[in-house]
Amino acid sequence: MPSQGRRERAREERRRLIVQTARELAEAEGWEAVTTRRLAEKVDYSQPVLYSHFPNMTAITTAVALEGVEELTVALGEAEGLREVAAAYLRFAEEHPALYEAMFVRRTDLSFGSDETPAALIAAFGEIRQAVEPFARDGVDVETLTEVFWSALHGQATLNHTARLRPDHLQARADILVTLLTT
Amino acid sequence: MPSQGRRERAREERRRLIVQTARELAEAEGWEAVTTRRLAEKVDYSQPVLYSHFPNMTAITTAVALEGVEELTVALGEAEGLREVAAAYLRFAEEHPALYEAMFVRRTDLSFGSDETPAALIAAFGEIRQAVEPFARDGVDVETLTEVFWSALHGQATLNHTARLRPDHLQARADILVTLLTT
DNA sequence: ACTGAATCCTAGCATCGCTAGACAATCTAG
DNA sequence: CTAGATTGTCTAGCGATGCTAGGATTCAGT
Repeated sequence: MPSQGRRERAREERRRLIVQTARELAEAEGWEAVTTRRLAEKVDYSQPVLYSHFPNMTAITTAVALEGVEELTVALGEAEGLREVAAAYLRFAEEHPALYEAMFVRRTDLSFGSDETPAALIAAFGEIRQAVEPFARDGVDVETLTEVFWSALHGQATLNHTARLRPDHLQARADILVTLLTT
Repeated sequence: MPSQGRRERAREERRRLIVQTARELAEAEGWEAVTTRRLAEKVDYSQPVLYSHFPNMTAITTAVALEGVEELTVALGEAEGLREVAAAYLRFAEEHPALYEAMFVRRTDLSFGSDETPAALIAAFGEIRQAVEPFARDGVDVETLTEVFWSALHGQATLNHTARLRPDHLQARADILVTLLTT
């Protein structure tokens, strides 16, 4: 069945088109602009086509989020040491605000604590953990310390983005956080 | 004009009724359940009445958020020392998730960095700052350090709530954060 | 060429935030 | 005490939203 393969390939490609378009639309105009109608119009199909690929709208944002997690993992992997990891994390959140929002702020179908947690998500956490490990003191669990560090980064990322912290001092905040852990 | 006062009082009371009902509805069923229709039905008025008190729906959530900030300030004020402040903050977020979401996650009309920043918001930040101050090292700006600490708390609060961190270890994470600052 | 399956669209449902316009209640002035 | 103006409130409706049913169209295998 040669056409079987072609069909599946076409489906796969169209799925990617949908996800990518959703992402672009979100980064250009925010997630509230990503509606089924606008998205369908942009990919030049009707709305029901979206539903032949995804069960609902949030599944689309979940797909976008997953893409983001993979890219974040790469970005963190290229960073050396805790300071660079922190910088890379915050830079990623700042450069891709809509993506970051899908990953860690909006409600998605991404499972975090369970067996179905995507490998990409575990990998990203592993990158942070690796950077944190050398600074684990005495009897402190590395896993927990990593959660603390990640939470602190996440807090800065979200509060920065929603204009709840002073825009300057952005770098200073990152520095202080790293210093707290490393000294 | 005696009736003038009575009318205003009635208006004021109804406004409070709207805000309180919105808050209850949000805490009971989440903010997505707080629609103009459901809210109007609950307060036993028609939708346009809401708009005679608030310009739009987000203004209602802003009013709820402001209430929350005031209550948070009280809760933090009763806490002594950094450890208790952290505990009080995280407890507040956990016990009033919808309220917390309105305050620091959802988009509202609350202004954070400007001259129109509500006094309650400044007061809440001041409570945290007061607890952080004794632990400001060397040349570190207290204001910035407070932002770092608040961000870290906020990160834990939100990631806890959205089930992105291990539910046990909740206390351990708070402890580690405080220890990082105080040693 | 024919049949069955896969694909896609039009049209529509219930619900959303928000508003215009009509009606009723209340207050002010003579 | 009544006439007119003001205020309060509702019904009805607009343009959107996410999502789905049903029929038309295209394609695959025989």
